Amino acid sequence: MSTFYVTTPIYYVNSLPHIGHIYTTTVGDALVRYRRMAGDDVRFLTGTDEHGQNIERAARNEGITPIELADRVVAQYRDLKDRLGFSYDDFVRTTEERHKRGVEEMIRRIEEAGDFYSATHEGWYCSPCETFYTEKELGPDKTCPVHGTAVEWKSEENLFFRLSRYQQPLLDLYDKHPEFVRPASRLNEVRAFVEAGLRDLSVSRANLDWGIPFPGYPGQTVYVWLDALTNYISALGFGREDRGLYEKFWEKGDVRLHLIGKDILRFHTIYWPAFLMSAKLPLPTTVWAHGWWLRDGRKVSKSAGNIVRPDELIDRFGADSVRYFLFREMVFGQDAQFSDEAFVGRYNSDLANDLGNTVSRLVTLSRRAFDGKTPPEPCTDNPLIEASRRIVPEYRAAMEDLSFHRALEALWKLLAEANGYLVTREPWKLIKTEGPTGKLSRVLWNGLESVRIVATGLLPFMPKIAPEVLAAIGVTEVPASLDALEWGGTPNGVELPEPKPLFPRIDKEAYLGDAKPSATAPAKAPTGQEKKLISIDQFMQTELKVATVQAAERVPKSDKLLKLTVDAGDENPRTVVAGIGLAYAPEDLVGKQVIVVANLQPAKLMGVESQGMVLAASIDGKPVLLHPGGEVPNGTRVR
RNA sequence: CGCGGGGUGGAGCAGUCUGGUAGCUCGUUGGGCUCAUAACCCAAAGGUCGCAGGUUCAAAUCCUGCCCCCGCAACCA
Repeated sequence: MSTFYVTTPIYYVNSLPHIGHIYTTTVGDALVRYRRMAGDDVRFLTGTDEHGQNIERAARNEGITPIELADRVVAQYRDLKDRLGFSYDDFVRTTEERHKRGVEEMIRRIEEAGDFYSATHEGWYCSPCETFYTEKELGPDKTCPVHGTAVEWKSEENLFFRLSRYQQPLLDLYDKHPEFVRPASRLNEVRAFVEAGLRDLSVSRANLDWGIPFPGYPGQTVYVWLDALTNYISALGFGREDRGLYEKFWEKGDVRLHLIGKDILRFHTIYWPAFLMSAKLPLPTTVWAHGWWLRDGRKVSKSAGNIVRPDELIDRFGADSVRYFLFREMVFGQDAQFSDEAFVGRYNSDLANDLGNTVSRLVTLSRRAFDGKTPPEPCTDNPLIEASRRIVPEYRAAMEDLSFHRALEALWKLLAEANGYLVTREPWKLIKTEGPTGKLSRVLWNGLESVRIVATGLLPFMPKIAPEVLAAIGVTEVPASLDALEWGGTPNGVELPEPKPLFPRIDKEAYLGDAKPSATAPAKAPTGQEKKLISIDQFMQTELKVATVQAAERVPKSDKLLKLTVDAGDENPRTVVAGIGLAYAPEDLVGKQVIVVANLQPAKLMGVESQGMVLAASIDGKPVLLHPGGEVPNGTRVR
């Protein structure tokens, strides 16, 4: 028996779960369910990343402590376990004592290897950002590009990790173990990055309270990646006396697999193995990066406002339908599109028509012919046996290779075979012409048996519905082993429950026409708090004025920036840069009146100073300019 | 030369690593069936596999150059 250790990334508690998080965990879940059925000794870990400046600040804004904020988001992640049927064995939080112990041990070992050194980091520093900026990045008059406030020249003592030492060992690793990074295309990407040269990595922060204190360096806090990545072993007991799981699944483990999204590829395939090499610990066997879910061809992200939270889909159509869609629609490793149309299409044609309807017709026929029971006689020689013996190995090979869409395709091939078989044997005619004979029994049993094999193969993907499918055809015990994929498991002459639609068809027009699920709804406030109200005084601090566009031109080499010269009733016209170049042509704007923010901190964009901001409504990032309802003198206050 | 992904029948995508008859789902058209969730089955139409070269007996697949689309970043003030 092999051990099989799978992890998801730990999710940052700065935002609520969305489809990206759900996807990775769902993949891990199906994988471990399959491995358990294959007889492996499996452990599946997920968790949350809770430290850092962002959390500290978000909590402060709400007037709560960081841990209170983290607790609240963690509760949301834990809810997903039941909601989506996740079967992870452990949920690690970076704020837990056990994790801290692991990080401390990790640091002790890296220190022992002599791979830390402290150095002074000098530069322009913005304290709200906790970030150093280069001269080039700064706004006009040495201001922070994010906050627009003044930055200060600051030097900070930080600890650095000698990542540069591991350039060659990493390249050797990629050569010797090409399976370390999958899919293979990602390996090339990583190798190219490492070959370009690795710089030492800053692994501590001096002014960060919300984090793990760096052992031996008072005032220093462990920086995010060294902290977060260590979760994969701290959760197993690394750094503690109770390290049985660590020894079993990491030190001596057969498979140590990290599932990640492609956005965190470098951290997992460069930093993490380098840390482990330095600490003289075993490396993961594989880091497997999947693609992104896109919506309308764009990355799903908070700033784009197109976050997909499949809550309504889950409520309406069941978690397993959503799980099915995620696996069937995405070629594992690549990007895929998420759309309501695609979901409804998959649901209706695959789940309702192919799977649900096939169950329905077989159960109805069997009940009718055999007095409410499954057929009395099995069959050991028929085209469906041949089909299943061809298809099951296909399914298994695809599962071994994490080609989930192919595994599902294979199962659906068997469903198609079964449907075709029924049409050639015409059992509905046999009922009338011959009655409940052995021939009829064998035909229907073959159909049911094919469904049973499909449902068994679906167990990893659809842990709630697949057992219901089995129950619908008289199999009450949920198989725990892949042996159940062998032909011949459908019981004879057992009671069949009255069929009810497992996947009621969705009325596509009605559904897509009226209430689309909230997939397109704007994201709620990231941490779910009540909207903060501002006073009228605060609003009045914003000086909005009517202005007329006198001239407009494109900013050279820029796609979306327009340089506008506007008369806002001041002595001199002012220059305002607006990111509306994709939606508006410069010549159409001249002479138009717009609303500008007149007392905005100036900022430099593509080398052009902007002395204000033009107001526009934004639909999915596409701006629509605001104009006064009638002719108004320039400089008129808007409020 | 910023980084990366992609261009395959109407739509969405496999296949490209390991050259050898271009495949799947949906849609369309015609037929069949009537057990079943207006479901199921059969058949047909529909593709210069972005373009141009090259290697090869043979290229969607390997090599070179180019074009186009998308994401990230630079540019959302």
